[in-house]
Order: sequence, then structure tokens, then C-alpha cells
Amino acid sequence: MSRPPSYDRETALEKAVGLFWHKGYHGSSMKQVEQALDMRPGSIYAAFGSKDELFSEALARYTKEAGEDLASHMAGYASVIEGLQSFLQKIARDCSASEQAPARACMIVKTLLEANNTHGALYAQANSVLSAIEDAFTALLEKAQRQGELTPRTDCRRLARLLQGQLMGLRSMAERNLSATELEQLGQDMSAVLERYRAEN
Amino acid sequence: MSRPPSYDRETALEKAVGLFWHKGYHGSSMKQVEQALDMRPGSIYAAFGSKDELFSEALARYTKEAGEDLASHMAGYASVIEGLQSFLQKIARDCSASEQAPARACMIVKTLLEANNTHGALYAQANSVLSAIEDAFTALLEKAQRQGELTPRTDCRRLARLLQGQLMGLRSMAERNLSATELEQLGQDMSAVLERYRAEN
DNA sequence: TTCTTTTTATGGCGGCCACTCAAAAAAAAC
DNA sequence: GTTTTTTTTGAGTGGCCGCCATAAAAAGAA
Repeated sequence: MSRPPSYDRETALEKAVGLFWHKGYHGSSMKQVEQALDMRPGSIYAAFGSKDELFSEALARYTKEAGEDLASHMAGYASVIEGLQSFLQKIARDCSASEQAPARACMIVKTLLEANNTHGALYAQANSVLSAIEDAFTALLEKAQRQGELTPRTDCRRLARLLQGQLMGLRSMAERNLSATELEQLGQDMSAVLERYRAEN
Repeated sequence: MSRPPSYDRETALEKAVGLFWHKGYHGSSMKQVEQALDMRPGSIYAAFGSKDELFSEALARYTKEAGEDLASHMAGYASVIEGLQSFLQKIARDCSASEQAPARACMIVKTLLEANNTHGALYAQANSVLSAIEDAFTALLEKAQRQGELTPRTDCRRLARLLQGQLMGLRSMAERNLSATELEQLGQDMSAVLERYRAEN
């Protein structure tokens, strides 16, 4: 009936994730968005509505991918704690690898820090996404506890927040000019923190 | 011989710290700067040169204050490790207190994440400041080691980076909508991490 | 071909951006 | 009071901001 779009919406969104993750919300102009998506203003606004909505969709997509990444990683481990430990180390390794990802720090954290006091809607979105991640970590840790990997007295939600805090710190540190070795050491040291909560046995 | 300035440069700089810490570099317009400093454009540019230079001076001042804060806190403790632990908890407490500081996250980290890939000079400044802080932590930990508080085999610089990473994570988490209790628990959990490195005795 | 529908390219909207400058105002020196 | 020197003022700079209207172009459906 009609002319089909020449762009692929998903591909475009992926490119938007790249730009926004790299430069942040305020740091990315619509001119740069046009360039990154290889789309003209009309098409962009028809497809996504506004810069805000595009960013919001990009953040949601980033979140989804990050969640899938965690899930697929954990699927390879019978021990939850070992899985989480190697996840931290994997992050450190990925971050210290030669530049391929748009940024090393987490896009959600970047948004949280940038949008607070500046852009309420995005701040709220980052906030709720982080709550969801806290929930996911909590569920994982409760499973570990059921499997006898964690001390029965461990407060899993509290430990989940510690884990999340460590992850934020690790990926923020990755934006510094550290060597690969130093970053991987940091990943190891953070993963070692979990040892403290392990069940005796 | 001449008319003296009606503003106090130090006071103005202090106000600039407040605004930039609160809203970030891209999030603060010169209009807002004028309002915050209660100065007109001409005076601002005469006194500070440019938005960039003003931000840079503000970041330097923030850094200096943060350093003094750490030093004065540590002065109250004979045990370095105890001092650092209570410092983490103090940060958690301060961050969870009713809004008084312009932001909860660290201004240096906010700048690091915002300015990377966007504003090279500011990124470099944040980076070097963080190196200096790493050095300061290293020196403190080496002192602790000399005092027999840390295992002789502890790599102090490496532990300093872990400490810095924790701090970054803690203060980033503080930007989330957590309760005071939850944040203080996080501060405690992070300070507990240092236990692992304590000397047996 | 003709009709629809949607994407393109383009030019430009009002507004805010960081920044400048000339003139007015203010305070010390004499 | 006059001069000298500096600060303050605020309108104004060009330029980019996010966004939109228009119209030409493109591609299926009939």
C-alpha cells in the first residue's frame, strides 16, 4: 500500500544507544543524532517523537541488552556466587579491552548522574531501572542462599545493593586512565568481597 | 587608585561549585551561572575568563575542599583503617541527610563521566585529580601498613584503587532514591571490606 | 498509468547558547 | 571638584539548539 521505510528502526535505535552512551544526553546534539542514525530530521521525529523519547527508548534498550547479557552469563554457572564473581571480572576485562564499546561506564549510571537536577523524567527512568536491577540481583542471591552458597543470615537485598554499588564503582573507575592489569585487579578484588558472605561449608 | 570589585572572588567561586556540582557542565548555562553568582556577564568573564576556566577552577576548589575534609577526618584517628572505615560511613550519613549539598555523587566522578568523549580538557583534569586521590589513599594505607594494621603482603596501591572504587560506587548509589537506612548499611558493608586486609594480630 | 502513502531533502522557525563591548557608574587620588 | 582607573552593566553578537513545514521523490496498489 505504501512506501516502506528505508531505515530499520531497530538498527537506528542501536546506533542511538551508541551515540547517547558515548556522549550523554546533553552532550549529543540532534545534528549528531542525524549523522549517527543516517536519518534526516523528519524521519527521526516521525519514528521517535523527540530527542527525549529517543533517549528514553535508547536507555530502555541498553537496559534490556544489559539484562540479557547478565542472564546469559549466569546461565553458564551452577554456582550463583561464582557466576557473579566471574561476571565482575568479565566486566573488568571487557572494559579494559581496546576501545570498542561506546563508553566504559554504565549508561544508566551516566544518565542517573547527568539527569538528576536537570531532567526529571530521565532521572526517574534511570532510577527505576536501577531498582529493577537491584531486584534481579536480590533474586539471584536468594537463589544462592537457597542453594546453600550464602550464610542463612545474609540479607540478600542488602548484599544486592553492595554488589550494585561495586559494579557502579568498577565501571566508573574504568573511565579513568588505568591499565588493563589494574582494572582486572580491581575486578578481582571486588569479586573477592563476595567471599565474606559465603556459607562456611 | 581604582575602584575595588564589589564581589568576593572566593565567594563567587564557591557558588560556582554549588551550581556545577548540582547540574554538571552541560547542564549549567551561563544564564544560570550569572544568577547563581549574582554577577553580570562582563564581570564573570573578567574574573574567570570563560565557562570552561570557571568550571575548571570550581572543580579544583571542590577537590581541595574534599582533600581537606579527608585530612581533617583522618586527623581524629590513630588507626588509619578505622579512620577510613568511619570515613566511608560518614559519607553515607552525609549523603543520606536531608538535602543540603548540591548533589550526592562526587563532582569529580560526575565530571569524569560527563566530560569523557565530550570535553577533553575537563576529562583530563578529572583524571589527574583522581590519580592524586589514589596517591593520597595509597600513602594512608602505606602508613597503616607501617603501623602494623595491614598484612605485610597487602598491595597498598591496589587496595587504594579498591577503596576509591567503593567510594565512587557509594556516592553514585546515593543519587538513587534509597532510604537513609539503606545507604548507611551500604556504607557499613563497604567499610567492612577493609577488614579482609587487616593484619591478624 | 494513476492514486496513496511515506520518506526524503531542505530551509527556516523562535529561542537559547557562550560570549563581547561600549558606555555608565563608582571609588580612590589629587 | 576633577581626574583617573576600574567595575558594572545589559543590550547585542553570530551561531547552534531542538524542532517543524513543505514539497519533491519513491515505491507499492489499483
